[in-house]
Amino acid sequence: MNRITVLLVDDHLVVRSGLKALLGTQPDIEVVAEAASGEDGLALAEQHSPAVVVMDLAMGAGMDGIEAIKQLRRRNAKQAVLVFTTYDSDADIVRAVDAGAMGYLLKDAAPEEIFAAIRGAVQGKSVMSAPVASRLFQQLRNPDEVLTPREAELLSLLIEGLSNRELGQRLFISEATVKTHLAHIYAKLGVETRAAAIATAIRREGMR
Amino acid sequence: MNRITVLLVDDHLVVRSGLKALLGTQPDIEVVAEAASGEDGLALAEQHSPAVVVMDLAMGAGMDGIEAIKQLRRRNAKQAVLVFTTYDSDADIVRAVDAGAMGYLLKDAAPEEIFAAIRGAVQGKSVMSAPVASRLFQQLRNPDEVLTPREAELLSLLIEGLSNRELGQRLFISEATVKTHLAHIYAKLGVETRAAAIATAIRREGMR
DNA sequence: GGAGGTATCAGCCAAAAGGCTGAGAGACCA
DNA sequence: TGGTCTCTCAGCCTTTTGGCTGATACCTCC
Repeated sequence: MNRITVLLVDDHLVVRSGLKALLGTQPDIEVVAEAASGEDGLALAEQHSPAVVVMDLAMGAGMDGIEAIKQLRRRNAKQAVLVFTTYDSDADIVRAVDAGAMGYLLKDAAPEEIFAAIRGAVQGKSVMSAPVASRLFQQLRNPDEVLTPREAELLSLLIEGLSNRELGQRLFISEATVKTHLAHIYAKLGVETRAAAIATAIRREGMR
Repeated sequence: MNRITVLLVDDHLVVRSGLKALLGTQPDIEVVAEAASGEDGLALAEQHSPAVVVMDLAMGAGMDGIEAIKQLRRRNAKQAVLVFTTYDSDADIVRAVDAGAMGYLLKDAAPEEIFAAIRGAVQGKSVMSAPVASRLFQQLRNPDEVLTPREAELLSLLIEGLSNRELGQRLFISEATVKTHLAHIYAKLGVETRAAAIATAIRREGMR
């Protein structure tokens, strides 16, 4: 029986170490490489061609997880990417799925859940933690309130405290477009100002 | 030679698992128990009397790490507490030290740093990650950046997303006064806009 | 009793943000 | 092929915010 090869991408050594220890207990799963950054992750994915990439979203410096997933998808369609992160923010979920993630696990997930997600991923099954699933269901019930990927991306920069001009420069779009997106975001979040949007995003969306 | 007994308290299984794997490589350190919540941590600390408690601050539900540290100190337990967390927020650092923590490590710390912190802790030495130390030094060097009580009060309302007018109404002061306070807050936080102030307050000051 | 810190307020001006309407391009789908 | 969604952009106008300068009042501390 072929073992499932896995690449771990997480900037926290303890998390990589913990995942490795957990996955090491499973005879059919093998961690073939580890990376501490998105850049390293891409290089190692190319080098080892693992069946599954387990990826954190928040990486201290450099390329973040979402960008790394996009790059992976752009280069090679074979690897299934599992997001493995601390927060179940709506925006992150939307962006990760949009980027091409196969599953979305939270770091407090039970070991069996993690194993199942990895085994499912190689078979093309989407697996996600219960809180993540429930968020998605709620979004299905209220489709009007779902942020588009671009809006989510903008929101994630908004909560960094950037101005409209800075947002435009960062996303290579005009300030007018930024304002359009912001207006839509405000409507969906049910707020009127950017300050309230930031506050809401950080609390309700769990962003930070 | 006596081994240093350690209790792990972290709500993430992978982190506990990773720490255990890392610490297991050291002959003089032994993990004697693990807890996934502050409450369990207190109970296990009493039961096992470990030399060192490695504690996460953000625990999903129930008692958080700071409260658990306070409880431990209140029971005048002998254990040295090492904080082991993801964020180096000023407010968390101050609160943890105030609660009686012996050290403050970030989750991206190198293994040697973690080992050294545990060994130091049993000898009464304070050890902290470099970014944490630099934050503390910065606070000591720049007492000017400490918010006055009124400013802190205003900031706590600011991060709710209120406008200047609303802030004035809530605090029974004129909008002009609100603007004065805000200008001072921005200067102390090192930002230029309210959006950045909110973002900074929530991250660096740990407010929410 | 003066110095320094804190909290209060005013007015003026420039910049930023927000509300509104309209519109074109590309993707996707029935 | 036509409708819908998303992303993009523009112009116009009002409101809000931020920068600056200066002022009064209270408190504490030396």
